[in-house]
Amino acid sequence: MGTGELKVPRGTFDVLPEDALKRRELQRRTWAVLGRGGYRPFESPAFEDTELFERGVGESTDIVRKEMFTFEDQGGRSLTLRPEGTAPVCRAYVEHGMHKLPQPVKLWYWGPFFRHERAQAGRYRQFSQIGCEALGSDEPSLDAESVLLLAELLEAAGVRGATLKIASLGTREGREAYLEELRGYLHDHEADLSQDVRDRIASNPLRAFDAGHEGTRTVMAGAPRLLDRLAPEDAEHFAEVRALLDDAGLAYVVDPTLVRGLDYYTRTVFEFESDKLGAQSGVGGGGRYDGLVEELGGPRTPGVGWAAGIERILLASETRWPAAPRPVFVAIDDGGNRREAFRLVTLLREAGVRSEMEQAGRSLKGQMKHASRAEARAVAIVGQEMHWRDMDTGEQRPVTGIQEAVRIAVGLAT
RNA sequence: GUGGGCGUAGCUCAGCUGGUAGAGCUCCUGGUUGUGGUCCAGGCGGUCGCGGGUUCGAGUCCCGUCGCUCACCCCA
Repeated sequence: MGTGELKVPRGTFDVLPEDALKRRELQRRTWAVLGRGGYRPFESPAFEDTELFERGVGESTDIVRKEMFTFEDQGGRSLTLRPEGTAPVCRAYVEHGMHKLPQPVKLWYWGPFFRHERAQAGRYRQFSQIGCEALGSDEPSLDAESVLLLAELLEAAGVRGATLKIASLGTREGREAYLEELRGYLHDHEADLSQDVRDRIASNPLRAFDAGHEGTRTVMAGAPRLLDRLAPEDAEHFAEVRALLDDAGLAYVVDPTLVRGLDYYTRTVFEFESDKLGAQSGVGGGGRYDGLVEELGGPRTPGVGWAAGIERILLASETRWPAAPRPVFVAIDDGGNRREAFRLVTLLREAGVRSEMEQAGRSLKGQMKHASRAEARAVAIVGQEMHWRDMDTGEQRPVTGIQEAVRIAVGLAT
């Protein structure tokens, strides 16, 4: 179409000015909400050693098995475009010795992530996430805080009516006995299960809970529930988190079948869903990952956090995002001096006035039309004489020179 | 990786049973009020995704291919 064959790669997109402004505003609100919670900004590289994700995210996950953009650098090292942000944060926690800082360490990030999947509504190969992580404490209040901050962020972003689902997966050790029981149950009903679920009975039996497959669903309806088998400490922890959410007045549904697709989750898991997104209904979700830092070679360190999809937030948002500020326009009439007009624009900008001038060879009428479309508040007409025209009232007044023109414009802005 | 829908001007789309390309919006020019937002006139802009086939003739039929999109899967 148009000039040629070059297009953005599949599953990626350009952010045009209109959307860029919304993103900017969303980031501003994110900064405010998470900053109030004591979270500080953090950035990590767009790619990392492949091993970080293999070990952190888990070999049995779809992400590691088939969705990573992995490549070799010129030194033969295997690198991977980051598919998620929690493992990198944990890597940084260990690398920079953050366990020596006052705990918990609270960080948030914003940026691009990459997963090689077929794109569809709300799902891209390069997408953006806001993430929030708190490491170094297993206090239930940290779980509750994390959930509440995501709820507050969604609220601030104009995402209304999202439903919150929560569950607990117990600890890794505490979960083992249950997993054995579940594997036994799955083997007993193997004939009715989907191939995919059968393949993962050994590696990741929990996955069976969120299968769409008809037969699998009926089998799972009668399956033993992890929530009913939690170790006493885990059950207590979960009850405490729920109590805190109740106190905060945040509505949620306990969903025993909620299973997240990453291996590192322990205890609390949660997810916000919106019905405005099509099939990919999750706007954001996360949970606790008490074993991850240790898995990556650090000290035994608990952690909780979440990630939310920026594109999905914007899709689900009902906010009327603020419009771009109105500029002032400098038009040139017959007999006008271009250099004088340019100088006026320069001075206006120095004085803090957003201003533009004629730069496309338009007629005066064309310039006025353009200024009108650009929603200019006022137009300076530089001809034999100089005038300021108020574009809302149509009122037009002569100006003695550039200095006075700047003074008037500065006055308009306030 | 699998399946459905779709690919005509920058954007949104029309084009009936094949006859040789249209509208609205945008953009530019002119008129209507010297100098806009209404209205009118005109102009710029298209290898009809690409390749092959059927036909005197294909945007319109057939095959292939690429792309977009939605869904499965999975997740943000």
